[in-house]
Amino acid sequence: MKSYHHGNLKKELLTCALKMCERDGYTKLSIRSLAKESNVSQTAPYRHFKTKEELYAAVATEGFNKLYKVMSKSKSQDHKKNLISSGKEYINFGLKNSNTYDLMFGTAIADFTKYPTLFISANKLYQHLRSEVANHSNEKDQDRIDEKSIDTWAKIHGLVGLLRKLQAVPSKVLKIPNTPIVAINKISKDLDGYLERFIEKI
Amino acid sequence: MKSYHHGNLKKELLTCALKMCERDGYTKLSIRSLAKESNVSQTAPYRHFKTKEELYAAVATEGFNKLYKVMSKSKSQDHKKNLISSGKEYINFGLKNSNTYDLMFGTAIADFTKYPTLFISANKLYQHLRSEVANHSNEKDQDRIDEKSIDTWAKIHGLVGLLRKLQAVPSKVLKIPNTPIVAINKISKDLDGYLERFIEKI
DNA sequence: CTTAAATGTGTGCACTGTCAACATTATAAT
DNA sequence: ATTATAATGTTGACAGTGCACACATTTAAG
Repeated sequence: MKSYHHGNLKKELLTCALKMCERDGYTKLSIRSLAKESNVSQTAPYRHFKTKEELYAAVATEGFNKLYKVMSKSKSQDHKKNLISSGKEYINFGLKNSNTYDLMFGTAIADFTKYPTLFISANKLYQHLRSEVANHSNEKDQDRIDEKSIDTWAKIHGLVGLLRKLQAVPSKVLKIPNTPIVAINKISKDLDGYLERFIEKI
Repeated sequence: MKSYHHGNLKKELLTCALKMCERDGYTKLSIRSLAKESNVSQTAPYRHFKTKEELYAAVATEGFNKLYKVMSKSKSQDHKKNLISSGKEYINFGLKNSNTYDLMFGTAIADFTKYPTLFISANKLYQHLRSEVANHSNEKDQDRIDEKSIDTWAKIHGLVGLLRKLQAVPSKVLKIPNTPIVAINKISKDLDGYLERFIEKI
């Protein structure tokens, strides 16, 4: 027997939204379908998320937290190992949670500073990346560390985007010569080697 | 007096779509609003674009062609100059035509090999980038050239994404220390210097 | 114990993508 | 030239969307 008031609807909506986002993509994640899947009336979610963008922001925040978690797993003394592990986890996350990843780094949320918790989660992730980059490189200059960190982030983010394109493409396309797809495929097949070279150039 | 048959509706729809995409963002670009703005009935566009994704693909194709054009402007003997010029043009395009850029590199078009003209345009752009990278570096190994090209692309693409985040943010956020935003802002203020260092590391 | 705030439902509006039925015109075959 | 056919246009409908509003029920504060 369900009571009029749910009790913990917000949390349930959020976990449901995360699930739906990954299952169908964030463009298919609608407030109404979310309500339906959570067995509440179609406008109930509005009591917890004022707009759809706010829902997006909540899902993205959860994504940043998850990503932070897997990226801070490796706590070796070997800084290089840590950085490589983080890189792998980042790529893995981007490929496995690609729809959430879109929300986190795409343009669905125009200005993420409007959502303080999201902003904080994203910053925390950056701080982590930055400290790993600082530890690995022997750089002391703070501006240079920032630049290297952004560099690293930009590059791996771009790589994830390209790897996802590769995933989306039918395999026969790989036979067409001189396309970026085959180039990305080569990298994909030797991702470890690529990451080694990547790290060295930081 | 307008006749029943428009005569050149497809082209007009496309240019109109490009305009609307840049003005309002691709998420706001609807087939119906496009029809209205082009003064035809709401389903007329369906005679030329079977689905919305096909419309997206057409806009994206136009984007790749435009980007190719500006990136192949510089034809100096100095290969480094060419590459830097291309980089600047790329960034500029990404920032000025950001909504079209989303369509070109985002996930709105899941598998772009479904649209041959789009695929070809994207490949042409890659070929251009690749030849510039090959000319600049003294690399002969084809696989290495591919890797460097993808590297370069990934990095500059990632950078564009971050610079756009910077654009979207209210300026007071720049005063919060230790955020990626301030790091990106530093790069943004010395983009020329950054690009110099960028190129050297290719 | 009353009253306000929080959280739920139902209804309605303007918009969307897409489809089917129909109208008009251009083009190709006879 | 006439006619069949394909191309291209319009109208109307359906289900789904974000969101605003009025209303119901429950919880919490005074």
